[in-house]
This record gives sequence, structure tokens and C-alpha cells, in this order.
Amino acid sequence: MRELVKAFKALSDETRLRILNILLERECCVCEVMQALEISQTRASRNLSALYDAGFLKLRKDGLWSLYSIDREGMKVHFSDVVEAVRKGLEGTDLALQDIERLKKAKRVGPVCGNKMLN
Amino acid sequence: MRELVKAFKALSDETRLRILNILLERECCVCEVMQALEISQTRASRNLSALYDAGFLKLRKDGLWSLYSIDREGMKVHFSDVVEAVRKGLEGTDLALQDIERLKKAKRVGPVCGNKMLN
DNA sequence: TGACAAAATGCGTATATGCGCATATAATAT
DNA sequence: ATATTATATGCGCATATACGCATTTTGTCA
Repeated sequence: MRELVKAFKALSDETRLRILNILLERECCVCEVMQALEISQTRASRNLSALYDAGFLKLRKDGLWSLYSIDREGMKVHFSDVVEAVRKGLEGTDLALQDIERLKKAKRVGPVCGNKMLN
Repeated sequence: MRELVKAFKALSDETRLRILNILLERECCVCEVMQALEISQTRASRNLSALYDAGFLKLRKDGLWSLYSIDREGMKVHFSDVVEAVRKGLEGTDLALQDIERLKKAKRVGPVCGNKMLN
């Protein structure tokens, strides 16, 4: 029960739905999430953590990078259906498409570079 | 997007998941929800409203009673899958079972009577 | 070892949420 | 009309949440 509440709480935020959306495209590091959504490092990191803690994501470390991706195998069975519902719900949405577009241009360079890009 | 966030927000609360659980059994009036979950009138009413506003419930008035039920037909398509995920997630849970038990004993009498029962 | 880079985190603050109390609204019966 | 009853709602408060800033942690390389 507590687990379900936590999961839905994780999904009840625009930033986190947008993150889930781009992770449905591919694995991302924190700095790519920053670039795709045009948000700060803190915000990207914290919201990724929330999705991770709720059980939706898995984390892989590669050098300096934290690579997050949707944990399709490890996820609770019925959570997969919820993620699928999110995918359908966001499908074709303006913001979702824009995020994906920016994700394509995003590079695996960190927040320092990322911040420069925001200036 | 805003709609999705609102839906998940509605589900990210223990009280509301419990309400959804008993509504999966059958249509209920506010006072039956109070009795089944052993919560106050305000709390039952407000949380039912939240689920209603999010698009999960439909409302039917019968005299003094407001009868809420899961809006299986009117609900956004992908919302149904989410509700199903909730059902699976709560299935067999202690609290969920207790609520259903109390629901069976609940009577369509209002908060005045209900409050007496809590004393 | 020291410098640098990516990500995580403590803290403060602004805003949102949940809920109780009291009261309002709406439907019914006498 | 008045009383009664089921539900809804305004207000206030306690708690939770989101996020920016500054700093820390952690890994890499010279």
C-alpha cells in the first residue's frame, strides 16, 4: 500500500512524467535530462532519484556518469502497466515531443557545460 | 499532461486508494465510505471529490444520497489500466480486506448515525 | 597528491496538501 | 414554512513537497 502510494506520488509531477517520457526513448545521464527538459542539475538529480526510489528506474554507473533507465525487468509487474499508461497518455503531446527533440541534440557533458548552454 | 498529473495525484494518497478499493466492490454513498474506512465525513467527502475531479468516478444522486462509483465507461482509456493496476496492487492486502469487510456491514445512514457508531 | 568534473545532498523558503471544525447547501418529510 | 438529514465547503493550521543555492561526495586524470 505504502509502496503504491509512493509510486503514484512519484508520477504526480510534471517534471517526473517528462523524465519518464524521455527515458522511454533511451537511457540517460543526469546531464542529458537537464538538457532535454531545460532544467537545473539539482532538479534533474532529485527527480530522477524520486523515480528511482519509487521503483521505476534502474541506475548504472559509468565513470563520472549516473545512467538512469526504466527498469523494465525489475519493476513490480503492475507498475509496467502504469508506465505504459503514462506512455499512451503523453503520446503526441507538445512538451513530450519537444523534450525528445532536445534529447536528440543532448550530449553527455556535465552540468558545468549544461549551465553554459542555458546562458 | 496536467490531466495525467492530476490523476496520479489523486491516486497518491492512502485514503483515496482505499476508497477506490471499496468502490471496486460496489457503488457507495459518502456515509458508507465513512463507515468502511472509519474516517470522518469531511475526509470521505473531500477525497471522493478528488477522485471524481480526476476523472475516475461518476456521481449519481438519489434523494439525500450522493452515490459514487467507478466510471468504467466514461474514464479515459488508459486510466482504466491504472485502476486495474491499483486493484492488483491492493489485492489481498490486510487493510483492503478489512475495509471490504466493514463495507459489507455498512448501512446507508448518514454521518449523524455514523458518528454515533464511532462513539 | 591535487585539479577537475558529474552527481548527490543539507538547508532554507515558497507553495501545496490533508483534514478538522464549523457552517452552508440541498433534499425530504411533517 | 420548519425541522431533519446527507453532503459539500470556507477557513485555519500542521505537515509535506519542490527547488534553488551552496557544498559535499565520488570518480578520473595529470
